[in-house]
Amino acid sequence: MTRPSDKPSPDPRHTLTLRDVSEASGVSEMTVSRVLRNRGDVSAPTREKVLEAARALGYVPNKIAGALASQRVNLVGVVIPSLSNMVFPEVMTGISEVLDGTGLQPVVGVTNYLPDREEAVIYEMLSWRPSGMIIAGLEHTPASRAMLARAGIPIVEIMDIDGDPINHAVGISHRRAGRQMAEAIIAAGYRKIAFLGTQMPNDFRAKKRLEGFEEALSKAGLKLVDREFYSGGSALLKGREMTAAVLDRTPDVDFLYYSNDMIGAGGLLYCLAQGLDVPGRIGLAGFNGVELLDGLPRKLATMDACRLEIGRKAARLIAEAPSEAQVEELFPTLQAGDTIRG
Amino acid sequence: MTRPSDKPSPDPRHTLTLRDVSEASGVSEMTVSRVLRNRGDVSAPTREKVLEAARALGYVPNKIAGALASQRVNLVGVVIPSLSNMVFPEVMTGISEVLDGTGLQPVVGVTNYLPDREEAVIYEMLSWRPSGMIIAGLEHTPASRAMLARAGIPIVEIMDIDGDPINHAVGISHRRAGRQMAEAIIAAGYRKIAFLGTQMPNDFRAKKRLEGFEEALSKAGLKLVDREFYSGGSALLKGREMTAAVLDRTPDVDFLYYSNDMIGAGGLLYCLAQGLDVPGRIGLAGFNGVELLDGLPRKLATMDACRLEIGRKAARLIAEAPSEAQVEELFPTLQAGDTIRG
DNA sequence: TATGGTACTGATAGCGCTAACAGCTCATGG
DNA sequence: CCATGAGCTGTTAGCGCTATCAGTACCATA
Repeated sequence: MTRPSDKPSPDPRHTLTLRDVSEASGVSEMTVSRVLRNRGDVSAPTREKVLEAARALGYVPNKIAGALASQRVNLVGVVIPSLSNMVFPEVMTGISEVLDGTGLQPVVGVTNYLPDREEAVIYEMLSWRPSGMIIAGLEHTPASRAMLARAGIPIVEIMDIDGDPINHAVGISHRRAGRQMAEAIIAAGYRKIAFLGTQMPNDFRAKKRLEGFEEALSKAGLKLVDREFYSGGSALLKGREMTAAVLDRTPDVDFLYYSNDMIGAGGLLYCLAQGLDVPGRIGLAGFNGVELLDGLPRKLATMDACRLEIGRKAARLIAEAPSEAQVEELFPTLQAGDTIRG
Repeated sequence: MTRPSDKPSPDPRHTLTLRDVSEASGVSEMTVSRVLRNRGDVSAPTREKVLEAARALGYVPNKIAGALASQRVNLVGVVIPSLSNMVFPEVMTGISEVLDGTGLQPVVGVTNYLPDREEAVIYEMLSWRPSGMIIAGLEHTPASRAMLARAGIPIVEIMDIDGDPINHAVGISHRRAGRQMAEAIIAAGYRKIAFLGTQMPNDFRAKKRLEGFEEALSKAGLKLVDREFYSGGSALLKGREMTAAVLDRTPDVDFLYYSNDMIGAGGLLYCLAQGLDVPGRIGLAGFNGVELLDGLPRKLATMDACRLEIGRKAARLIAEAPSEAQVEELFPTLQAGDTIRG
């Protein structure tokens, strides 16, 4: 499947440099540099000449050289565990939204919830000397923490505030979120409560939600009547399967708390298909407040994680670089939907 | 919400350079450089000394300087329209999978389906002199094409092959995919067929699918009995709404072809909730083969877009940089699911 | 012993750009 | 008439690293 083929570039010789533009337009490299960056005064005719020459040649500046010379890099590293669960893309949206107005540019790195991978990603990113770093979570390897702490740039840890930030932090308390959901469930009169979640030792936020959840249960003299974990595969499908398993194993269960909305949605579809009375016979709740839920036949109870706002605030911290370390706590709201009675 | 605050770094003075490591370990900068890059011969004791000094100091190399000096950058630009529709994250997975073994690193840029934005992203990326570029689609502004063509690096346009690639291309024929789906639908005996899709003038691939689809219809003497477009919002919800609208407006419609699985899933849920006989009274089909569908009560007919494989092949082209321009066509398989009768 | 190689280390010269400063020209005002 | 400064342009000196070449020491071979 090969085409006759022209090489990628009809390059006369080397790749273009400032010198080429400077020669083509008859001014010094410095003047070209000034024009191309809109910095300092350049007369209108000169500016025109330069711009035209640059355009004609198809010159693209070399930021590597520029960054080295100016000691300035307009990049912001963003380190997240995954792109495929709908929550981080929304955080990215918030970040881009704010950064767009500042000349800064996000660069994403994905860790797949692996601490060593995270360390490698952080190292790699720092080696490009970014203007700031945004990182999901508060749990990192000691080496990661050390690198970040001494990078001399603003660091924002996002999503979570239950812990000890390196520098800035923006997020919600997942422990509190879990507790709050448990309280709402108990208040609605449910007593036989099960938890269904991901089998991910490094999803600290899900873990904290569960901790908070159990804490509130035990304060009410209750404990989980069942729990079920999964890993990999289609979350929606897993939600169905896990729900089936729990209902089978613990037939008198009356509430299912899911660690995320996707498996919750699967569970909801399953319960409805089984003809179970939701929320009368059994209640359901998820976490995240993903948009997807709007399209379901019944609205799953959930808590939004303030993702957009977290992204925005984190980006703002990078852009403004306050000298004082800030911790911004956001407060998710419980959306009862149609799957908690009352 | 301000903490007592330590500044981000307890920096003694400047940020570390090779010179610091070289002084701390008593060898030349060059030797340190060799150790840190595993290049050339360095005696074991020297290597140890250097590594220890680097670790103790917390040295992180400056890739900017390194890249400038060596004229080599281990970055691959990846330009995609969106992160939020599940298809590109999977392409990214394929890319990372292959790149991981090569020392190359993907850098993602998002265009939101805006050609001007794409041009800006490409310019920005090229200014970092990456080792290659992977770009979704074959439609770009003339300036974009020109920049890419003369960048002198491997360029891979992905997803689509119905057009004229700049250099390499890996993808499927969306026109053919649309045609194929139409043929299957007609063969199953459906005759009153409607299309439901996104209102996005720059989603050329969806447009090509529709073109192929209509082409096959008209070859069978048919034409669409209705069409409905949406933009923004929860795709699942929009799917429900659009489906309701079409069923309302064109009650005798017997097939709904959706431009993506997400709205298709919404439509399916709606039809089931209405108690419609699927696929007897009405058939449905989407496009993409997203994992999500596995969790639905009934399996939506779809065609997978070979996303993982596209990512892999694109990355391989970048890594191997064949001098001949390659066009690799992949062939999606039709998954009839439970929503086309027959 | 001369010769050549191998293993290792260092000195030098940039990579392509920008910060900082040094000019030059011309208008203004004392 | 010169002093002053604004407006514009050029010169110089790196930014922190790596390619390249030039050693030095030591061993093996002829």
